[in-house]
Amino acid sequence: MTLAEKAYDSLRRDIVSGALKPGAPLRMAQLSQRYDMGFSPLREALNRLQAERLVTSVALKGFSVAPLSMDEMWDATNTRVLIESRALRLSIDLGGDEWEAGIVGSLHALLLQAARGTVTEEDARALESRHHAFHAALLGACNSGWLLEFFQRLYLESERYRHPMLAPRPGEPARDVQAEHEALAKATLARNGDLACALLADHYRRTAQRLESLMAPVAAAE
Amino acid sequence: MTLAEKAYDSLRRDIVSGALKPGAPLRMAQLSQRYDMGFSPLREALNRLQAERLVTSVALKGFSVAPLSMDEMWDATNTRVLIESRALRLSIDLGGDEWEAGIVGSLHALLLQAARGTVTEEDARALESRHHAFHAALLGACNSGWLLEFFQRLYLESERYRHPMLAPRPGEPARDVQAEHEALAKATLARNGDLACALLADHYRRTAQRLESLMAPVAAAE
DNA sequence: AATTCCAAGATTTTCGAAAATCTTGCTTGC
DNA sequence: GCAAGCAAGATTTTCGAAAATCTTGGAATT
Repeated sequence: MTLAEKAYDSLRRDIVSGALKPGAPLRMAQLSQRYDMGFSPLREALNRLQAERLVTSVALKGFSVAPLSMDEMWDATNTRVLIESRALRLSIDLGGDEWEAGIVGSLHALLLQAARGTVTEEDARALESRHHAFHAALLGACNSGWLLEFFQRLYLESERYRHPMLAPRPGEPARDVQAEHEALAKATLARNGDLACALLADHYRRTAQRLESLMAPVAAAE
Repeated sequence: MTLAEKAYDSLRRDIVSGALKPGAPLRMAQLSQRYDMGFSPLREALNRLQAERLVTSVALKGFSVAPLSMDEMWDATNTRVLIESRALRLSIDLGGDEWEAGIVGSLHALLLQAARGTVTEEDARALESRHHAFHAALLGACNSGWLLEFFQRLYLESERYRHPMLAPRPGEPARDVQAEHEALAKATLARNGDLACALLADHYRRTAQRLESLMAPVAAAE
């Protein structure tokens, strides 16, 4: 693995996780020290991330972490529903045994990790990774590279918003996300496209709504 | 404008226009000579283009122009229809006077250039640029940064396929593309979402079909 | 007092060479 | 004769410094 790839992975993780805050300027000297490498691999990584809209840049003034906003979150959510609904219907039409096995398997892995609870940082990473794997498995048979690419882009983007929500606030009615995942898998495996897409849209819109109610006080406090 | 930006523009143009052939390896020494600059700005541009899927790269083995295929073209076409249909309906719902004016104006500019005919290389560039402006104007009021971003990505991708078709083959029944554009604009301005989307889908699928029949003999000959 | 101009410092961008890795073709051993 | 190993050359990747540009703060002018 080259240094530029390491830089890309590290920067991406730190931006998505919020360790580098939205809007924060990314100075070469600072990054060079933080990740212990020269300017070249960092600039390559930053250019890739810019193309993916995770960082912004102005010529001769450098890079910054791309800002977040509620408008953008709703835009990403709605576009996600459009893209993934299509991909899910295509998968339901085209998917074979292997696809079904992937869904069942990744759902099982996700439920195991969720039941285990999130105690360590490592747990959080595993849960996130299995959550991603499950949603990717649902769409895996759609046979469209472009839909999958856009799914990845939007998944990453929404992860930026989801991250601050990971710690559930006390006193809130706990939402059974895993039950939603199970229902979604069941409808999909039953090849019920309409129901599956409705559940998928609900799943994302509910997350967005909770995010909005969670972020509103934060934004007001700033 | 920095050298890296010049490199990005030049490389992108040369890839989209086919001057750099699909699959061709991109050697640093060769590019450095061709565009008269050092490695740094070239590598930055190549990394951006890689994120946009116009070039591929393998660690320590360098970059290549991303390959083309008929499967991928159909995938891009279908995904385009999905994205742009949604954006068009949103624009029809949300668009105001300024949006309408943009459509009428860009259509007029497109028709002027089309009537002028394509004699010089400059004409071809102008036609392409106005074609893009017209399609962008249609979607301009959708109020979704993500839909517009995906539109741009897919427009660029399809330009790669469209380019070899620009010279119309003699003996083929001439297709009146501009009439399609006019009908599309008319339905859109009449706020008839169903008709506009149907015309849009037809417009793209017809282009794809013509491309397929045009490319099939080329592919067979290789 | 407000504005413009300039210099010093900070920062980004680019280059050219060094380091690391891959490729090719030859040699060696079987 | 053939495969494995190795050396030489080609290529990519990375670094460190130089060049270009921006920012800041103060001095000079109106």
